[in-house]
Amino acid sequence: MARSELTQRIIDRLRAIPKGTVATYGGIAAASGNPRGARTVVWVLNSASRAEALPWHRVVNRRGGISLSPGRGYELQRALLESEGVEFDERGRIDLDRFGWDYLR
DNA sequence: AACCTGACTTCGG
DNA sequence: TCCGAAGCCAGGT
Repeated sequence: MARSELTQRIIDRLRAIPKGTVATYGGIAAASGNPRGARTVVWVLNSASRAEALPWHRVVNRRGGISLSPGRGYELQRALLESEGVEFDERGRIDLDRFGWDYLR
């Protein structure tokens, strides 16, 4: 299966997210060339996170929250992030100013 | 080619 | 800040 240019770039960006930091779906998409490709990032995570050994747990939504619902990955993702030092507030959200990786700089 | 699926995002109320 | 509607994207059917 030939991967689109956007898909390949997204994979490269995902691999570059440093341990202990998080990136947003839209941020990864923007840094990969298409600011509106957030949903493509989701697609990539669902179709190649295992085969490409991607750090899928380091991707959160724009509000710094985990998008996976409880019972379908939320607990695991949160545990993995906390084990890397990422902190969650009482509302279950991450302060992107502290842990968000600014891959654009 | 039309239609559907997602771990999304922005906008308006 | 919360909610729904609408927009967007690649790949699969």
